[in-house]
Amino acid sequence: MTTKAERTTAYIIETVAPIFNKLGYIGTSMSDLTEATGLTKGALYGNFENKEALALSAFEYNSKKLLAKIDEVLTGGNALDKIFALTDFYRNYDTFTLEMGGCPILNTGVDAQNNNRLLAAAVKETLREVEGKIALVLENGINNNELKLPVTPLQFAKQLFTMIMGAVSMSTMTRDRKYLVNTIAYLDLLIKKELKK
Amino acid sequence: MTTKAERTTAYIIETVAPIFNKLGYIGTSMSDLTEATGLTKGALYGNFENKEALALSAFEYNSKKLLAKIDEVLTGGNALDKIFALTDFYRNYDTFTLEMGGCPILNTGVDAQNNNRLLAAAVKETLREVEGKIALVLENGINNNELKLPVTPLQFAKQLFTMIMGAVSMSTMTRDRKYLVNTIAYLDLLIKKELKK
DNA sequence: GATACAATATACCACGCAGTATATATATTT
DNA sequence: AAATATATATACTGCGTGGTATATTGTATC
Repeated sequence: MTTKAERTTAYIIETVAPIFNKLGYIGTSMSDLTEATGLTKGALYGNFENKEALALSAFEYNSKKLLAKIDEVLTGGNALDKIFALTDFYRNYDTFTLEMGGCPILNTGVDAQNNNRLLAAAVKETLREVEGKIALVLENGINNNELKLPVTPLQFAKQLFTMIMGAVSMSTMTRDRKYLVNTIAYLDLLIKKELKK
Repeated sequence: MTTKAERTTAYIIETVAPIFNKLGYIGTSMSDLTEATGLTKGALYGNFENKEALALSAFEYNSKKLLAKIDEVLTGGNALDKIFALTDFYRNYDTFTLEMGGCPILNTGVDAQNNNRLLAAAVKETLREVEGKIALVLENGINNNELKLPVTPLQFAKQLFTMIMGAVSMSTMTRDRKYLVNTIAYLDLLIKKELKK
């Protein structure tokens, strides 16, 4: 069974995560967080050492949620099915990230770049993991003779994810989801042409 | 001849622009700016109404610099030459944006998204202009029978720029310029295949 | 070179910030 | 249920924030 403190800590994290994601590390004040949680500073500082630790936990929470979803999406079917499931997921990425206040990778990655080293490093690590997951699917697809590849699995994974992130950033900045839809449509064609045996 | 105040205003903007770009709107404090400029608050508030006006001028300064460079790059040669000149420019975009403290579109676009409406709107407008410039080149290329297009000029421009911004955001977040190099290499191939008659 | 005006510096304001020490309330254990 | 340990609330600190009123300096014009 979970102790009271553990539940409070979890509650704080999930309440605070979208706020940090939206407002950024410096843009988020402790009073934003007490207001949102309905708790006092005493409670927050009782469960987290300081603002930075809170922000880091918040990012890790969103990051894990995203990585778990990607794992889920990349399950079932052959390698090509998985890749198409991934593009399908990103076609509606805006609705998926709505409750977390936007794409945590992009938001935190850009925000923390010049403001917080720990957060910036955490984002880098998350990016590495995402690329790794995609590359693994491709590598297995090669080994099982399910697809062909013009470059190494990791290289293709990086290239694919870069284009996806382009769509994410453009749709974020313009608040226009067409960038997601159109880019994914293009990527689906690309995948069919380049990977399908 | 320029008045003293005009020169001071210009000096403030160009000094302050990279700071806002790096640290973001909220992340930048007025004392950051007095320190960097060597001027006092009196001077800053004598030349700008408030922090927001300063930040807006700073973004416009970077934005205009970028747009002017894009105009320059898109000059000379036929339509295809121009497009290749553009990709060539973005291959070294990291060094171009170094002195302004990173990509102003991405940094300000993400930072201002949930923190400052004016800045967010200014970024949107800049994006529209960039896309327009690229689309115009393509349209002229079509009219002069210099290239073919699988979709409308604006649509291709948007698609192209989305992928470029993917490379920009990935190289920004990871501090790895390979994302720029590799994405541009891919785009050059794509352009050859899709646009060359 | 004195006068008038514009531009910058100084000193200050109220407020919000992250963080803390301590008191109070709530769980957990006995 | 009592005693103990844990978790949260309260009240506060020092400091940095954006912004301003006023004094001072610099710059032209006569």
